[in-house]
Amino acid sequence: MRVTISDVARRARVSKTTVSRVLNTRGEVDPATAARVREVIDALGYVPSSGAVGLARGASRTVGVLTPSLTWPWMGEVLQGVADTVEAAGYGLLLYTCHRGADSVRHFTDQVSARAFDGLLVVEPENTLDTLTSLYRGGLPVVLVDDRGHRPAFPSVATTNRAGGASAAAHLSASGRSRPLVVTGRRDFGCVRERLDGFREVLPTGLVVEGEFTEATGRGAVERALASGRTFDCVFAHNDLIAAGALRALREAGLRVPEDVSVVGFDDLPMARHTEPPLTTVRQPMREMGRAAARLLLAGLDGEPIPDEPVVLPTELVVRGSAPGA
Amino acid sequence: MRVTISDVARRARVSKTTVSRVLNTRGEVDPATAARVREVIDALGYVPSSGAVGLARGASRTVGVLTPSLTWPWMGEVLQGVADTVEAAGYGLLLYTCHRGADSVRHFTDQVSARAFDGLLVVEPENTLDTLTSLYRGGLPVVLVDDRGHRPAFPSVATTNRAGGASAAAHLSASGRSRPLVVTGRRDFGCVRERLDGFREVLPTGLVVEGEFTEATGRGAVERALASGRTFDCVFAHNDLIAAGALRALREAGLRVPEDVSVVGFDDLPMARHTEPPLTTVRQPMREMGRAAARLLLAGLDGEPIPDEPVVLPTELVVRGSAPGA
DNA sequence: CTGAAAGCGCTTACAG
DNA sequence: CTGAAAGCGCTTACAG
Repeated sequence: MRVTISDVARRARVSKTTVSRVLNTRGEVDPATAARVREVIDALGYVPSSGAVGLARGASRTVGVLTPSLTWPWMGEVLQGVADTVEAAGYGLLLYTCHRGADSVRHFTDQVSARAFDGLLVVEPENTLDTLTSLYRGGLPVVLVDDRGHRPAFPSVATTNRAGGASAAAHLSASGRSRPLVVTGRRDFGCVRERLDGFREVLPTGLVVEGEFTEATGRGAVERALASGRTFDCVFAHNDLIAAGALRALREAGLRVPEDVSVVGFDDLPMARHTEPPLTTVRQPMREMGRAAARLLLAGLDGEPIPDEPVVLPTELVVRGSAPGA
Repeated sequence: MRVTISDVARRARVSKTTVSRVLNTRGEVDPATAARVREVIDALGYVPSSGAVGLARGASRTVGVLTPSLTWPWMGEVLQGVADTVEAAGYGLLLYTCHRGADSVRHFTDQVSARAFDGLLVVEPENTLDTLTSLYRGGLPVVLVDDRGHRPAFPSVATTNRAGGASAAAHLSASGRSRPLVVTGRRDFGCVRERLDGFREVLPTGLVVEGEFTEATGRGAVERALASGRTFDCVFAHNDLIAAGALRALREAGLRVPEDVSVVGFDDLPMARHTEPPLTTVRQPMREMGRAAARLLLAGLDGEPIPDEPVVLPTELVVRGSAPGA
């Protein structure tokens, strides 16, 4: 049925050892023999069983990816960056979700114990940071894609939240705005504090409202600010969903964007192009972060040391209609 | 280092065979022995090596998922449905992308030959349908999540495109619209023909423009229709991106939605809630399609026969501001 | 009910 | 440069 190394060995009239050697391109094989073996391999369409190789070598050439959810707006970007890098290196990619709660987590940790993968990439796993830390301490290579400012006790890839906040403020300031309404996500996220600090460094005045990373937060914050008579000439939303809610509330209040109030978001989700007007926003390089994390992990699996400080990638201000340039 | 079945056997003072038996809950073990073995397993935190089990059993309890891209707007929904189902069944999920072209495809087919997974789930793989068909004929269980109306020569999960088109027409008609502008994707997609047929069954008149599934197509189609003086009182866009483009072009032309022209899309992407006004659209149950496909495949791996005709899931009209009810 | 042995398909010292 | 043999960690007839 299945073509095995024995079939190849028999047909090429060499030992399995020799076949294995040409497979793994160890030098010590006679060129003629090697050529003959390679011919047989092609003729038979032989591909080594990944399971058997893994068992014999004690490594599966597979990377695990753990995420809380696959439906978050930017998750596809991260995963694509990871997948491109991992595949190009010839590794497999095992995907795990914490989506079904405790049951998912058990399934995942069992797979860790089962040695299903050699290293782990984690994207924002919420409440599992402790578990992950102990897995890392136990010897499992782990890298976190960290858009929340968790700063874990193991290698991670982050972005310049502080500079991103500052760039939003600088842009608004340059276009003559000076009374911002800042709508943040939860303050216990490191990224929220960083974005806020960066923003205030440039534009220290204005109103700050804390909420969730949701459209409802953006809408509610703007409605309440307007109702209470607070005046503001721009909104800095800590993500694009908040910004979308703000846009809607402004429109419903009869205010024009950007003439009366300009709006800047954070993330640059695909939907940022489709709001009315299109959203000026601080882009997080999610795909690049996925790529960088994968490269870090693969390097670690190759024996290179993984840096302990986070690898930090730059944000970029994307200017669209909701807050045009000066 | 690693706890193996031998460690458990030794400590429980039984043979590996017996340990294996309690692991796989074959009945023929003395209850007392079984209990003792289970205690040792817990005490040692033993989990069987998935690689070794796979090699011995000739099956990896892993499912492959092949997709062209992870960044398509509805891909996360499909994958989440797949992941939930696959994980709950205790299977692993290996993810492959055709994203890097021929190189990706080679990586993928090698993994097939390497027996890295027991069955394959495919999401819209564009040009690989022939390859997949021959893999299926060669004995690999394959199920396709088919939102494009490919109708492959192997099991698949589809949606009611025709009924979806009809429901859009019925909704528009009931709210008094009778002169539609229909903007479709490429006619060589089965889903496009089906959606169009369903729509015209109810609303046979109007203008039909073919294009791509992009915002630019929607925008251009509306601009051109307006420029040429064609009159229409509603737009049926074959997906939500086209609809978003149509909304923008209508707004820029000074037309009000839905007062002057109402708009219906297809898909119900997350962005459909964020357009201005929010988009009435025909929802495709992508997560349910992912779940159904996974269930089908897992049943097949369990030895149950997989039905050859596509499993068809219903669409649902989601009414929002761009085309309110009558 | 239980165990010794062979086998799954590879890799890797070891010896020549 | 090459091969016989042991081993990776399991499962599964087979025998008792």
